[in-house]
Amino acid sequence: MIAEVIVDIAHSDVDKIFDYACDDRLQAGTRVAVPFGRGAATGFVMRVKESSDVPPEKLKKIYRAEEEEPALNAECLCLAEKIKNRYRCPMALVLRLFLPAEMRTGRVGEASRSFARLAEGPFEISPRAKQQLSLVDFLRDNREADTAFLRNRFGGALKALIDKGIVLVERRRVFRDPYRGVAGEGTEHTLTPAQEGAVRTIESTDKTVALLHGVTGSGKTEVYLRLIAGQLEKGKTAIFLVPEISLTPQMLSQLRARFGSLAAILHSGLSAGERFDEWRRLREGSARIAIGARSAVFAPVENVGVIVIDEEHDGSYSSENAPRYNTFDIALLRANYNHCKLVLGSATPSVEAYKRAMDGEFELVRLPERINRRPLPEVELVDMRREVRRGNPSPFSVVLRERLRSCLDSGNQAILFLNRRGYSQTVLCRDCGYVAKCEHCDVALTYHSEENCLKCHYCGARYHMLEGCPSCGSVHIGYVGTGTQRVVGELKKLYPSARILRMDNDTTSGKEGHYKILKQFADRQADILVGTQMVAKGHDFPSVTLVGILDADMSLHFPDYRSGERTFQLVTQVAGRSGRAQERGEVVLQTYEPENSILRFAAKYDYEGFYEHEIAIRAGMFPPYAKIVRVMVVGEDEKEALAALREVFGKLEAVYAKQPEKFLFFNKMHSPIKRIKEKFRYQVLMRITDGAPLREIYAICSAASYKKTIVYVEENPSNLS
DNA sequence: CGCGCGCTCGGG
DNA sequence: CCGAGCGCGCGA
Repeated sequence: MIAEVIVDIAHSDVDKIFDYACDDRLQAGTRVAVPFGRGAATGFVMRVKESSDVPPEKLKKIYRAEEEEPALNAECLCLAEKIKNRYRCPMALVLRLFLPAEMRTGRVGEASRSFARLAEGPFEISPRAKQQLSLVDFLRDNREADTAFLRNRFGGALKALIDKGIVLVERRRVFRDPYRGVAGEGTEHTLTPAQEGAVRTIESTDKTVALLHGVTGSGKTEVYLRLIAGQLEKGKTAIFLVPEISLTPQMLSQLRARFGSLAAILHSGLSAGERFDEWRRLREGSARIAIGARSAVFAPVENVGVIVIDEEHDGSYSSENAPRYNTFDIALLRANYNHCKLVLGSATPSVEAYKRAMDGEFELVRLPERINRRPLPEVELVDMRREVRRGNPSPFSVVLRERLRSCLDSGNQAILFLNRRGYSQTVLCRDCGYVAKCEHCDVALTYHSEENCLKCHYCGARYHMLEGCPSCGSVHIGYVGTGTQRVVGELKKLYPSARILRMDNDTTSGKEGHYKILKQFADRQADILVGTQMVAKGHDFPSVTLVGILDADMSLHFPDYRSGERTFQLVTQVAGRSGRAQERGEVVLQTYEPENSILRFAAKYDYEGFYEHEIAIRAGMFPPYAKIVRVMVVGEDEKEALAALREVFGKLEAVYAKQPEKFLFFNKMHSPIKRIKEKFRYQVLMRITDGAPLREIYAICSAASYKKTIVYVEENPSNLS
């Protein structure tokens, strides 16, 4: 027999089928070791066939299969073809998506442990050997136990009993379980009539995709869990995707408590061994729910009954390295393959998803009310221009200060949101206007008061704080734009007895960094939490009754077609942190532009109003009406990068020239940030309509190969820096 | 004339 | 990706 093999080398030069001789037991999807060039390589069997066009003297034999059962099933192979066809990247890169990284590197294998059990009696033990007697009793009660545990508990008695043949030991393969011993707290809730209705609608619609639009606190999660449980009962499997940041220990242990070992968790916080074993449990079918961030959309489950994408609008669903897939696209492929439902959930759906629902392509399901009909917190828009006119230069308006005072006095907690870390956005010379910039990037530096230094937020470089202006020698150095550190400083002055926690990239180092701060705040070890957008995500703090959004304009004026959408989402999400328990929450929204429509819609929780406003702005120009395609050309060597840009642009121009009517915009330019981490950045920016030759654009960029310059394509990029 | 490096090509 | 093969440039 002949195996068609893709070697696991991510390069377009070897991105083709190589035929090898194999025995007839080899199945498609198996990883194999093969002779390649003058050495060996691992590869994937894509297909097994009878004969080959390759001359027999060239044909070599596969060394061996890496596993008994194919690592990739039929669905994976089918999906891989489609993904490759869409993104035009090397097949090896696509196939890697379906495997845990540790499987490829081979650094992790199966784990095994020794288990002890009693031999068939009868046997005699001296009544004086107390430890041995109690060990035997223990094994009578438990049938078997881990030898490490027994040794720990009964000491030398174990060895003595093994030597006498009373206890038998057997070594067995085990799964490393990241959530072993999780306490059950995931009680099943009875659904409200609204939730029941949502479940029924989603289950009965003939549309593949359902968009569940539910306000914060409306109980979307319970709807997902019910849908998943329904499919499990039918013997099917499920995929539950959440944004990376939502994979908190509480959330995971809740799911684990609810579904037990049927749930497998795939995420970066696990050890290599744990991740590998969770993957294997899914592959073997002993686990049937895959839970994880975007990469879990590739989970090795078969016979999928439902796929859920929670917080559908979240930016983390787009991959940042090749292939730059969009999780929704992959999930839709899988839903079609498995003839199952794909459920998107959000309190603030992306404009794109909502339009598809409005157009009737997706089933729209609403949960317009919070559970128990608890009202959403009232949002007060505060005009910061008036504060300035009144002579208040602080980051807090008078209203916010009053609210904070009464919130603290009544023993409640507050969250202040500001999307900028550090002390001040930048430092500048008040006399000549000099701004400190990074040596490696084309960006201004941010002042950090704790370390008294300047940091680059793009490459992480640190610089000494300016003593004076390097340009004119003036000593009048000014701080422009408030960051979280400054907010904490000001708060300490205003409320000396309040306990304040800060949560931003600087305080959340390490894997559990986020979680630790959130837990401290939840345990009421602090009164005020100051943070960047990471405070926005769905944490439930019952004692929080006040949320302050210090500078809503910041994200509003981000130069990007999605700034309005993102601002609406951010404000809604942060506001949703307030008043989750008995007391009604309040939100103070500070802005220099209180008449701004986006903020007004956000303040009223008027998603539909926001949507109508936004879709009108985008009509004919931006997504979802047109697609923005950005080809990035990034390289350290400015000359080479420019040459690459010219070459790629030339090829793209030829594509453009064939059908100019499909392109609304087409031009090459500097990236808004010309240089990051020593690398020069150029781009070809396009706005294209349906039917534009996107595949060709991908093909041109994948074929581009330079020494030190990379070329890649972004579709509707979330950040245009 | 010899070899070193850079480019191109093949790998089944 | 990685190694093999080959061409041309330079030095004694």
